Amino acid sequence: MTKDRLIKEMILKAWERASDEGKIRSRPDPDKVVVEIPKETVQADFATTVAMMLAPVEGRPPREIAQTLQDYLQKESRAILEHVQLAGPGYINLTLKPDQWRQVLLEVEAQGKRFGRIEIGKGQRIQVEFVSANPTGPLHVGHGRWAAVGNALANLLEAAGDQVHREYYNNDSGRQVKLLGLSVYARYQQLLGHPVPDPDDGYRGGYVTEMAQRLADRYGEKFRGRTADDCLEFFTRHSLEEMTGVIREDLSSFGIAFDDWFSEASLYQSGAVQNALDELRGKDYLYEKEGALWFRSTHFGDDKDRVVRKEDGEFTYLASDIAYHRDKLARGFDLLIDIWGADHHGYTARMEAAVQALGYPKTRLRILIGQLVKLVRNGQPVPMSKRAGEFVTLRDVVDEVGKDAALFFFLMRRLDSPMEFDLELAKRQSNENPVYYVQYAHARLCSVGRQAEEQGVRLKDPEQVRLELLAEPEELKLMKRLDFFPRLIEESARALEPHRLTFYLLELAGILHNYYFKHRIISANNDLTQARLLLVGAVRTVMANALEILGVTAPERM
RNA sequence: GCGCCCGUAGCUCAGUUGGAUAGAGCGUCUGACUACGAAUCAGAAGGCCGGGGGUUCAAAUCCCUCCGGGCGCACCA
Repeated sequence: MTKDRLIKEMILKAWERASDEGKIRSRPDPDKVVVEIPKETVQADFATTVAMMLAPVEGRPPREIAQTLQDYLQKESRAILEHVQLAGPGYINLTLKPDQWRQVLLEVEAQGKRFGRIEIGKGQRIQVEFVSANPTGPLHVGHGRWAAVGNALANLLEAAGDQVHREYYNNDSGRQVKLLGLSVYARYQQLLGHPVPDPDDGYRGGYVTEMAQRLADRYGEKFRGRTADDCLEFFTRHSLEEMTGVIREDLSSFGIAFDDWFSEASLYQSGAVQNALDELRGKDYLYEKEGALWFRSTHFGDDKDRVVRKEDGEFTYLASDIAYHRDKLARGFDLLIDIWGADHHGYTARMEAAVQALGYPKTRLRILIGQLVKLVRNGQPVPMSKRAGEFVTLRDVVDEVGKDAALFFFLMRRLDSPMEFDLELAKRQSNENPVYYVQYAHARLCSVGRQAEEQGVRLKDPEQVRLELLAEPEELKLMKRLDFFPRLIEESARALEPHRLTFYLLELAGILHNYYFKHRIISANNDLTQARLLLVGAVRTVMANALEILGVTAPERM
């Protein structure tokens, strides 16, 4: 149990006693007992605002209530609490005895890789869908953000005890894909000296030429001069397969893996699209107008109704997306999380409408909108357009600054904060990027471990270690942060905000470096050495655990 | 014009879901290696939390309004 929970229970108990004895009228209410960690300028481990919350109900000044609670707390919990103080408008500040904090070292030691994981058994089944880029070109930098965040979020939810399924929705159907095939087809003909104009709005990136060249190398003039009608399907299928492979590889070298790659085309083949529309029609959420088929999304709060089948008989993207989400919902997940770029946020209302139209509560789907990545080079904006072929790929960035640095960079910002990615800065900073600050701390501790081994220090059974020797302020600070880790997991998971872990890591690394600089870990005093090795070993474990959630490696040397 | 997001130190960003005197990194200035890794540490300077109203014991945080920026507003995806 983390210490803040312990504190909360103590407060509730004190409240109950006070209430039993008529000193406080209202009965204990866990929701009113907020335990927070005060700012560093406040000399206390925890603070609670319960007295201020109670003041209006009790009709008494908050300090008076705080005084009452303080009396009971001091009476009941003398063994655990160093002191209880009143402050400001009605805070109750609590400080634990140091040996309370030292317990966390034994917990980390015992739980190892599992420390921080919450096993309170909420165990929801959650599906996270992210990246899901069109297979019409390599991933660009912006996709890197969704990849990093989606992956870290999935890991985080797993650490919080949920069962997570990661999925990539491959839009391998529809107009854009055909356009890709047409672009490659045209380029192929051009390469073989047969002038075919590029399609309007076609894809023009260098990768289009490369794909065409490879086809020319492999199939020679087999398709030269043939009409698009005749062989477009071949070009489309081929470039689709190749691009999908490239994307998989880009993600894989970025350290991102999915449990499933879901094909949009398969929804048409299996009849799932038709079935989904039939269901909506049966519920009277579809109607025909002006030759098109419309989804009555306004019924669920959307601005206007949306077309699912166009006048020309083709289905829109929404049709297959409804079928896709219907499939996901039918798989029985407790929660679906979609991570989308801000350029798609206008789409959320109709998707939420679809979920409801299919008979599920709106809350079953949670769409996280990520603000776009603005790419700059030396402060100058870099245009990113897939069709113009003028963009920096995720692969370029990963090759340039490294996977860990790129991941960490993407995870240093809140998802809804617009983000500027300066390529020159990322390159130049590659050696002073914050990620190295954290990794260095980890590597340093590994080095200490090696050093201890070389010097023949034999580690005792943790239960035998004299923890009371850990009394330096920096040591207590470290232990307090370690104790916080499970709570961090819980709060970050609940808020769906993995970026909090990066800030935690930076803070923990900072305290560690400071400690390391001030105090020797291995010394002539064997008892002290044992205690300190246990401490830094725990720090190392927690760092590794947090880094693993982020998908960043925890190197033993660098 | 309408909708969503953002506006916090020179720059890039946090801010424990409404709490105490608002924080960090980079950059700038000053210092610390004959010891476990200096990819490190210590100190200094730097703020009308975009402006204005409101809600209450308490607002960077919630509501309204204006200003500025991003993204949407397709029978594209």
